Amino acid sequence: MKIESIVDLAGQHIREGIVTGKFKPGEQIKEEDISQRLEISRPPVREALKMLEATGLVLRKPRRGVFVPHLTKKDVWEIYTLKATLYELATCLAMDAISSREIGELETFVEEMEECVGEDPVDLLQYQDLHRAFHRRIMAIAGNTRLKALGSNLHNQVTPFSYKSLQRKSHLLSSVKYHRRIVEAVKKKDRSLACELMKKHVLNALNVLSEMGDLGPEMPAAFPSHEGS
Amino acid sequence: MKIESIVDLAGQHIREGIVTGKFKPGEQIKEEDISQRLEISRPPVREALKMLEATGLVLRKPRRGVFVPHLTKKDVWEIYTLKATLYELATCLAMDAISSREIGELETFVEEMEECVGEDPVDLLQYQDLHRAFHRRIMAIAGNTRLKALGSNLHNQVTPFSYKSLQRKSHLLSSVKYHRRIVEAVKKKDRSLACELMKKHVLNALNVLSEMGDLGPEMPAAFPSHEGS
DNA sequence: ACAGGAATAATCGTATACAATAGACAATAA
DNA sequence: TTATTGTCTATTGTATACGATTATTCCTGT
Repeated sequence: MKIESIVDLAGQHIREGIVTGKFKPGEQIKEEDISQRLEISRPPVREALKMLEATGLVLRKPRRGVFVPHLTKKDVWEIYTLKATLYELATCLAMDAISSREIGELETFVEEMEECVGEDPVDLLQYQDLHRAFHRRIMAIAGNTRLKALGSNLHNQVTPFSYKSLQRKSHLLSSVKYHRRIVEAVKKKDRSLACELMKKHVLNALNVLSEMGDLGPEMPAAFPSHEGS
Repeated sequence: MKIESIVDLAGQHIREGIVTGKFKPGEQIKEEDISQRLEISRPPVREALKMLEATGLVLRKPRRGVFVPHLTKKDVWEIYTLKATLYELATCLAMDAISSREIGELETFVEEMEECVGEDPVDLLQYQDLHRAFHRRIMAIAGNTRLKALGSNLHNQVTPFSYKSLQRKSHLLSSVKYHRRIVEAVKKKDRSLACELMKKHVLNALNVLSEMGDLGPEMPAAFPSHEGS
């Protein structure tokens, strides 16, 4: 991603901090800390935070500051539900436009994923990259820029959860299999199957997280979810 | 909507200006104009614009200013495609949670819509309000706050188009019928039918617009769509 | 008369400065 | 010892000011 203004720079910095887990849930993001670290002034930082707030990546408490949201079980459910539907839509749209060359690219991704999982120990960071690249490719083929942006946003919000779910070996293997089956369905031009598999793939991750019990509490006292827009 | 900070005030002001059509597509929104009109300073206006930019309601050209997007045919297609899918999802979710009392409320909305369309001349503004209330109600019942916010955003972006399509009498009547059929499906607990009808309802509006030829040009020279995120 | 360039005006981008609010801690009184 | 109140500090919210860039207009030269 290209950085034009220093607002984008600040936005990118904060976004990465949250997605990579350097900023932990519940943690306050102080404007002056960011501005000092990046050697810029506060206004650009404020604008970047306003942008991230609009996309749901940070939560603002009036006159208190902005915080990394402490996602409740319901928050995670909301995000994964949306993600499943939008990824399914992307698959449907992509099926109408995909070329044989692009199908080959997707299959290459899956092969790399299979290879990555075959290693011991498995490089989860590398797998995550491949996984993300696979879905980004489908989003690009779908040809709906807004859908792509929304999907990316949603994924950013649950990246730490996604990472956690992949730590369970059974789900990691299941994940690879899903992608293999999706590619096979795409190759066979079986549109409804591909869409269905994509949706199930996402919802499956949610189920795994639910079983692991690593979703936040039902309703944390310190950081209430969102009370309206 | 409750206004807490003056940033929200500015945001609400600009949003309404765009949705109601006071700010026309292609028009520049100058920071100083807004700040003078609202008797506030520029920074809060800038933050509000940054928020609206993140939600896609305004378009920023670096070092030029922010503009009301001049939606191309593809833009409208992207938004309606997303809207159809998200409204369909909302219907699915609502079917799992809806009470008989809420079904009654939805039916009341439809009756008011039917009554409104029966008048001569038809009060389109009133119909628009009823229409919006109907869908907001379903979104609320669905119980996914992020879905509701996204649906609201998308609708805001195409409100002028939606209004234009309703000016065609045949589509106005078709719109009412769709809502009646949706409510009937909900009453019968026919989930897949209700979802299918909702999706078709939205996509139907897109088709009507396409037939009317009132979608912007294919690719305007002055205001290119969006070139990346 | 037309085209190209320079200067000017207007608007965005960024920085600095000040005001207001909320939370924390301490002190005092019950 | 505990609860309540007042003060203090840290951080956000808002305003003013300056710099940079772009578009427009006017002037000059061909």
